Amino acid sequence: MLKLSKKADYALMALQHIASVQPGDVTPGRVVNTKEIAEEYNIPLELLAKVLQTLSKNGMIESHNGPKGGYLLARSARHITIAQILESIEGPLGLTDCSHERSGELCMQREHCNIRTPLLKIQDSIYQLLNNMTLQDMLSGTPLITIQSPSAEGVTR
Amino acid sequence: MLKLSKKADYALMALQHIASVQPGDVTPGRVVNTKEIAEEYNIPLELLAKVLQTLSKNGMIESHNGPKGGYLLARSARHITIAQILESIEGPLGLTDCSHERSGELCMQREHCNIRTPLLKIQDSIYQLLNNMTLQDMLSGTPLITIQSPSAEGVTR
DNA sequence: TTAAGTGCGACCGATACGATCGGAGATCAT
DNA sequence: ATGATCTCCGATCGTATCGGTCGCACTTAA
Repeated sequence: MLKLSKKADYALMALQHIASVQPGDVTPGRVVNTKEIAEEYNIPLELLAKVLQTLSKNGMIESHNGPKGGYLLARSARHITIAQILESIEGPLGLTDCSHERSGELCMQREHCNIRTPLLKIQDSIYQLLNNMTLQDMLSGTPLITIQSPSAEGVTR
Repeated sequence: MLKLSKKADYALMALQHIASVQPGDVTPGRVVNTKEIAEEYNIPLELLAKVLQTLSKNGMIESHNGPKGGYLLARSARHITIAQILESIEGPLGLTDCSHERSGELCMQREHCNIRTPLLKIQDSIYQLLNNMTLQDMLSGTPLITIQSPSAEGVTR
């Protein structure tokens, strides 16, 4: 439950690896190719290639063709959030279908839906969580994210 | 992405509905049967039945057989957390496979895995979020959950 | 020109989800 | 007490999404 897909896993691993060889924020660093990452982390080569392609298409990384080609971060690691990465691979993230329903399609339960509002709040909280954490935070290993729930105070659980 | 299953949706709706007809914490209230919930929220009857069965098996609700039978909350709404509900329907919740890996099965990437630690921290945060919110909070409509990320301070995003 | 590398599309197989059907047990009315 | 009705309960089936694979075209440095 709430498990993120293998492709998302691979995307995070790959980006973390690419970021780790980018010394500074501005320094171009060396490019890293698909094969290198696949062998390092035991990821199926072809699948990882697909993942990197979509990441490139969504502006997370830049691709360089030909020999000595490969990928490098499109922008600084501290400006790439976990939420952006996940949304690049899979669609927009949301607990419910109705969170991003376009006009015309509305769920059968919409009329008397009693969980829409609370779920949207939870969803926002999770999104904030993922959008406040960057690739840089994953590198430095000090995410240090805390959650405070006022409704928890004074209640015995 | 991160979307919870239809069964989980139905479980939340049903529990919210059952809780809404339980006046007090101790008052038994009236029992509510599957058909009533299914018609109210346009949920396929048979599928909802399955959901309620598993909820009953996991101690979330109590079942009463026969005519005038139905379901009622097994314990007070303020002692049923969203996390408990979701875990009853789908397995234990976790972003990664490795978060609850039993001995013997370990992922190929475990050796050089670079995202395990940060992901586990995110996972814990989400779990706290879901485990601090109760059915009662969904009823009263005042979840009021806030998230504070220290790493966000002083960084321009 | 050639080899190494990315980019891109179509294609399978498996897992799990949504949905359905028939049966067992309990309770109320007669 | 007995039947009929209403409810819960377990097993089963189709399908869609995801993980994974294959092949070829395009680009670029040597």
